[in-house]
Amino acid sequence: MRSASSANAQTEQCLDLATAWSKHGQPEAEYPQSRIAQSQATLRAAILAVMTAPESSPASPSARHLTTADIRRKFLEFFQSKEHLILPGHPVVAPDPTTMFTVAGMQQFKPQFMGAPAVFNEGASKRVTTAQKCVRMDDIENVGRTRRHLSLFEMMGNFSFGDYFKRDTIAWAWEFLTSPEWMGFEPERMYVTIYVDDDEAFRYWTEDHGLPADHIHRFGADENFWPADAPLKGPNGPCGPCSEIYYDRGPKYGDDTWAEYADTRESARFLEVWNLVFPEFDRQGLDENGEPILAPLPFKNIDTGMGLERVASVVQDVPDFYTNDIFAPIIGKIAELSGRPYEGEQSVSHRVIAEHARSVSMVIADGVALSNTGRGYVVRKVLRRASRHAYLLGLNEPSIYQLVPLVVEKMKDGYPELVAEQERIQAAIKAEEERFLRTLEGGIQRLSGLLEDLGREKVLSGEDAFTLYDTYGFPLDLTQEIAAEHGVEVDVTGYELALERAQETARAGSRFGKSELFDAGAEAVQNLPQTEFVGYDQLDAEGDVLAVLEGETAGHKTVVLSRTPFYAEGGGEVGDTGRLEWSGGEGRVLDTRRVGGVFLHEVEVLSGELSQGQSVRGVVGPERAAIQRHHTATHLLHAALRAVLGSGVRQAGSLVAPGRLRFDFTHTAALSQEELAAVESLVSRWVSANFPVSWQEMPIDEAKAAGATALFGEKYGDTVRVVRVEGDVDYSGQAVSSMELCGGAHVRRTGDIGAFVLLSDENVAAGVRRIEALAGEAATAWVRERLSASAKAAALLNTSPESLEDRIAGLQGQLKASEKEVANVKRQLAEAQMGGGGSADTRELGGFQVASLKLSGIEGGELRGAADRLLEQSGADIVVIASDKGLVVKATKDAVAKGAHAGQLVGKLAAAGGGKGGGRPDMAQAGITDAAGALGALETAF
RNA sequence: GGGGGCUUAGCUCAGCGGGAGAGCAUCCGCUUUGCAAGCGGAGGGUCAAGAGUUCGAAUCUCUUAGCCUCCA
Repeated sequence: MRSASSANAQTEQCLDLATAWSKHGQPEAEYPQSRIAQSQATLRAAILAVMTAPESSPASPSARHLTTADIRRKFLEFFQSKEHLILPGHPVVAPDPTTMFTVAGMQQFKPQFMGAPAVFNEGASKRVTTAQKCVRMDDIENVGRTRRHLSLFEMMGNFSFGDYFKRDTIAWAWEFLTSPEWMGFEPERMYVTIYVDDDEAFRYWTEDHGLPADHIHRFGADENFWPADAPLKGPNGPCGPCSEIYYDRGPKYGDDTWAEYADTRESARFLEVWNLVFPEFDRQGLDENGEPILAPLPFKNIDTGMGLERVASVVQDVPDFYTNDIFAPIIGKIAELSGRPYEGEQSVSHRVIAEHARSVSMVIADGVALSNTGRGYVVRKVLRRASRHAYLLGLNEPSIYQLVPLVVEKMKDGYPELVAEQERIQAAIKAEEERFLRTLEGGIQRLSGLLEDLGREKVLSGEDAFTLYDTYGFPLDLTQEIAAEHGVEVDVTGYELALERAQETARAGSRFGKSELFDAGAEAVQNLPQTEFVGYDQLDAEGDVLAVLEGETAGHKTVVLSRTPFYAEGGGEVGDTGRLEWSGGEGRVLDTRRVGGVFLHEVEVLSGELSQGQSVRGVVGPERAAIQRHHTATHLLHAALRAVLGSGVRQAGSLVAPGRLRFDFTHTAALSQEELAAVESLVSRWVSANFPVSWQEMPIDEAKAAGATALFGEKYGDTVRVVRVEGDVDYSGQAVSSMELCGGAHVRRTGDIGAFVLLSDENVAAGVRRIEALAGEAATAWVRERLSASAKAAALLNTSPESLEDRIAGLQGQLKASEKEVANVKRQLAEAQMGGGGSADTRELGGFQVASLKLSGIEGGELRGAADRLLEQSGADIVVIASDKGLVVKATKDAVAKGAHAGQLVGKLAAAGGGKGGGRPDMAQAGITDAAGALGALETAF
């Protein structure tokens, strides 16, 4: 618990660096116009400087011509020269479930900060350095509107796991920033903040580096402590002071002074570029006087974060991130595509599009698929915000995807994986842009309908505006803009009320749905030892009963054994079933689940008693063999999909059961028949080649280094099991190479799978497809069933299965022709009975000429047709046609005008004819059973 | 996980208890030596699937599926 919460606080601390300018609740000022003109000029100068790159520019530090990529590289090189191990940053998909995305440089090192050995794929080292892409998408409304909110930013970090401490990290930060060999910042422009009583840091800054005392400011625990306010408020655990480094960008960025900054903590001139955190205490609560107890930590860590974009803006002397070497060209491209220059109010849109295009590309590259839920939804929202701004710039065709090559070009130095993913990123963004533009179009149509209905009212209700947003995805600001064009205002207060209400119901709704049923059992099981699982090799094993609990359904028991051959549900594979035997009794195992490392067997006791301490024999049932076939088949399917569709395929979930397998994976388009056939035959070939399947346990780092496929968002322990299928098919050259982290049960050789058949490919979410398939007996049984079904169908139609298609098409044609003919015949029958209208009985009733006619064997539609013809032929005002199935009354327009009402008439007649009915004044019908009775009531009905 | 909406002709959609429609597209005539031509006509539908309510359901209710959308 302690580790998670303090880690979380750490995370927030790092985020604060990125948003320091707004952390005190003061929203940042909107973009000042004068600064934009200035920034354009500076932008050109910066780009020019980058391109011509003189060895040393007189007006600036020697580092001024560095690109962002240069700075990133130099940072890593610098710390490598200080004996740090360069590690790759973690994907933006968070390494732990406490956050949705990776939000801090240290996040992947939480285990090391908690004492785990500092051993990585790249080697063992207590000093590491990384470039970490961090994603923060929960507060995107400010991105583009302010100087330096970004939804994706890069944290350069150097970390010590119980190695060097405060003095070294201060010295290195100073050297990297001020040495002309590295960043070359002028020392007289450097300022730092320290924790109020951190005299040690003060000494290092002043004595080691000659920083004047008036360039150092002391802040309290709210500002210069990690986690913020930890001494008084907790949490307990590792904590410590921190020191932030600022750079004075000079009076052209504002007239404020450092003293003013210390007071208001708001400044455009003084830019925080680096935060050094010194966790040196173990908080152990408060003493009797309410003072915090801060014991020294046995080993001290260092955790730092240098904001790459911030340092780059200092180095390049640009007023904000958007004029740096990464964003400037992207913004230029947006101006080019839209034909709208980067100036004035609309420049917000350029910034939003550029920033979001970069962050969304990076996130998609790390395997996040745009979707309607969770992480995928957050990314989609960000992309839609960009799309909306593109629309505001007059881009009403997909265009953001065209920025991707630029993003890749600018970022690939630090993140080479982008290159291989470029096409996939573009496809995903383009598809989403198309969808959004369709949504906008529909919304515009709907909105203009609403505006028309408004008439002379000048306010569109908040309800309507909210429905547009909530149901049709049409954003409020566009609603306002279009309404304004019609001189209509939008009731924003009403909109916000409706939004709040909707959020409330969504929250309330999602609170349920957790299975609380099982929690009681989980507690009882918590203190039991881990179950020894032997089921990979043995299907029959002895164990002792450690606990017997009430089962999930009445009469069943939940049994915990010391040792078991039963596999517990996990990794998509269902739990094992089978038998338990003991002296004096036996039971059926219906399901096996696990809580942590404790296996729970759901048992139906057939005879005898089960009690704690008893020795029992577990025998796994025959379903296991079928499960193993399906599980290995799933791995082959995964490999085949990647072979046929490309490496864009990533597993997104799976189910392995004795009777079938289901595999979800990321892919944007439906699979063609050819692709399905290719995948199926590839798997079949690998099956018949009878490759060996092997598995072994190894440290997770080793497995990842070997290239084993791990699942996104899945948590693995230190030791993992790797299942491998490798081999080459002699006659086709189609090699299989499958290596997955997997705890499931598998067959020994691929040949054991037997048969393999793909059943279906369907869409489960945007960008995710699902394949169902069968292996072994389930597959052959399915094929047999299909064959016999088509044989039976063919027999019914007196044809062969091969010509079923033609035969059915032929019959359909015949059926349609027959239906038409029947309709014709019925019409003729009605006409014959009408005898050209002559057989109708016409009389005057209630001032109308009323023609009535009794037909037999005619119903519904034909009665109406007959009534039409009778109305024409007889020249009557009202016609009544009845059969023993129905009744139709029609009246001419004139008759209706004079007060005739077919609907009322039919009600009375139907009642007399044993039925009910109704209709319009000019036409009405009823279902009746007695035609004579209905017609007999004609006189009295008027 | 929860809320809202949609599904009708090849396409875009209207209709929302009482005869399945429009525009575009297709085909056939006529007119016209021309740019999205004009006029007349025809073909094309399991109104997503299933159950229910009703004398009667595209229309109301429920279930299911697919899609869109907002939220967690």
